[in-house]
Amino acid sequence: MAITLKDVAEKAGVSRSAVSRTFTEGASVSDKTRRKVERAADELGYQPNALASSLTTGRTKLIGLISNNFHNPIFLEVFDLFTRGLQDRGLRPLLVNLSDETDPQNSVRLLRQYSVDGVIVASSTLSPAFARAFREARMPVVHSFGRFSSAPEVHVVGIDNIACGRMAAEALIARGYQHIAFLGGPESATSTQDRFKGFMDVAERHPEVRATHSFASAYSFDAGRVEMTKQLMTDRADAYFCGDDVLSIGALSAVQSAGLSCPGDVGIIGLNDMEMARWENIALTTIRQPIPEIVESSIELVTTMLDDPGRMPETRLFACRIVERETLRPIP
Amino acid sequence: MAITLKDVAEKAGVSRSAVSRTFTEGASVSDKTRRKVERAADELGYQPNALASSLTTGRTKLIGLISNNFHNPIFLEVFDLFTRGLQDRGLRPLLVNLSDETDPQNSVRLLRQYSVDGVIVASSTLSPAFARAFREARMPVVHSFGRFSSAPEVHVVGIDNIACGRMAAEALIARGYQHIAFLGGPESATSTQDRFKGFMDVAERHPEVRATHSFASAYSFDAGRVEMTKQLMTDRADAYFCGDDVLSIGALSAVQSAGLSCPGDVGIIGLNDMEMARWENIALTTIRQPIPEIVESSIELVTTMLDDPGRMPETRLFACRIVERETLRPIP
DNA sequence: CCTCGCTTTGCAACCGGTTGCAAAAATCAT
DNA sequence: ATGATTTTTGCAACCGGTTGCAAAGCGAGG
Repeated sequence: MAITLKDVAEKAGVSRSAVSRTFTEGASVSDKTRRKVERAADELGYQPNALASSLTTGRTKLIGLISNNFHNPIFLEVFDLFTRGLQDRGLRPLLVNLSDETDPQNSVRLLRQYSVDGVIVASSTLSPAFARAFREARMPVVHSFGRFSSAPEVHVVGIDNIACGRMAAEALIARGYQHIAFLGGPESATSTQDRFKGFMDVAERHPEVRATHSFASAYSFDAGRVEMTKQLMTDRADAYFCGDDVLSIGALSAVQSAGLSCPGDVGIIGLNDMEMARWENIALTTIRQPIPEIVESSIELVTTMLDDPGRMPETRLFACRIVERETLRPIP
Repeated sequence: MAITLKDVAEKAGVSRSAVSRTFTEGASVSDKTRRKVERAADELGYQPNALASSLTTGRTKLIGLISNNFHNPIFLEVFDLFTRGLQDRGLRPLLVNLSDETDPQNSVRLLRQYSVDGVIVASSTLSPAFARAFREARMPVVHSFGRFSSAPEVHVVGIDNIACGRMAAEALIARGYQHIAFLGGPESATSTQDRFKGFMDVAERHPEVRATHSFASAYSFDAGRVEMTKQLMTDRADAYFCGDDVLSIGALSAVQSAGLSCPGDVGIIGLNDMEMARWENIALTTIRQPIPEIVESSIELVTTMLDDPGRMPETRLFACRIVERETLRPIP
């Protein structure tokens, strides 16, 4: 059915190798045969079969892009950046949705069957066991938005969540809040654990402020709203550092529903700076995570690993900064 | 490096064909050799190479999932459903981001190189030329969220946008609004054109109400906010049917910023019913598009086409319904 | 024990490409 | 024009599987 090398070779009156070579970068073909081949290929509408060539070259240019974050709007941005970035380098993302998968081995099997050249694990909530499993299967792997470690087992690109926790606490204290609180995501998420740690580190150094904490059941609007409602009815703090932006918006909604105002009665600072955070009817003060840089660096890292699979695991962290909007009162 | 058929065959003491057959559904192998092979395969950690087998079988189980909607939160839901649905059927989505691509032929080339078994075009804004190009290249293709046509050139699964436009106009009129308006997405989008048509059809049958219209520059928050701000300063209507939910939220934000209330001063109805629409601080009245059904049906359609490529193009439309929230006043 | 019919097995060709190698052709220096 | 060099070309083997075909193996029936 489809046009193959052979068809083109016959039409152009050359050998199959000649055709192959005109389509391979840096192979030795004379201009004359190249032209003959190109004409024949054009006329027949020939497209080389990337999968067949992968058999001998050992390269598929397929990159497994695996994630379980299909409910956090920030990840649409992440997917957009990843797919474009990969495409720009001639790589194709094979998307794997791990939302209800618990066994890393299944994903390893799947991606091995398709001989992906590399794997990007894009998730802040997925267990490190996944990235590790790929590494053990000898596939180049980068864990984007993963947990920082000084002795990393796999390549990790992301932010320093402990530092973010510190930054948030400092921001609240600098604004003169007396009772500050951490309203985290699920306690099992490493990102929550780290942000919590950083937050409390700073709080402890400031005995004059009171610091409390609680955890929402998920990084979601509903969980944020539920947890903040609970807070408002019991021991309301002056300002909250919420697990992430969606959680923050849920919390904000609870504050408004309770007839309170933000930042008048309650201050809120989020983390991520997703597009929605700057929408005027939300205007969330938040810690900006430099998503484009993280994605770009992840792609760059995975591509260099294609050539140097043995490369020592490294951690690349990007600085975050506070984006001032309207859910925190100004610094006095 | 990797374990191949041959390795397993040698270890099990059988021919390569025997190994191949134990891994092929419905092939003839005795229990005895099957057991031998399975044991050897297990010990070596063998995984059949799906790409190599695709060479002879002509099936890759790869489905091109192509879209340009990487900024509308509803599409995160769409990607979630598509990837899970495909995975559940043993198919792998090869994601293609068409955000800055204008030539369908490039995508056709790309997906041909990877011999995808089928293509799903998931976009409400992409020109029909894309889906058509795939069909002309003899690939099974389904255009999800595409435009309805009574004589379709390709398979289309989606909603009847004209009917939605009618439904919106009727809803506004039933609620007693005297001056109703259509605030569409970009005029070039087929979805906008159709919704506009339906809206105006109904308006014309009601000479007692005044109907005006305008178009935002994109299906985005900012475009909605800009266009609504313009409206408020010139010829403000009593209620608006906005192009989609993000546009509606932008419009809502403009109304609030202008010190007006919704639905008190201005009514708004959106379209899509994305997750955010039900968030309590948004509470958007909107027309619900049955995304899960559309996705499911699209996948079902593309899989049946794998077996019957010549199947006549058909259009599958799903009914929409109004979800009553708080941006439209109640029916008197 | 032999024959018949069915199942299982291995051989070898093939899928659509790539590539090392040696022969052929082109280029260069003399 | 000649020989030495360099470039281009085709052959054939290979990548990791699948599959048609014929031979081998098997159990049943006579």
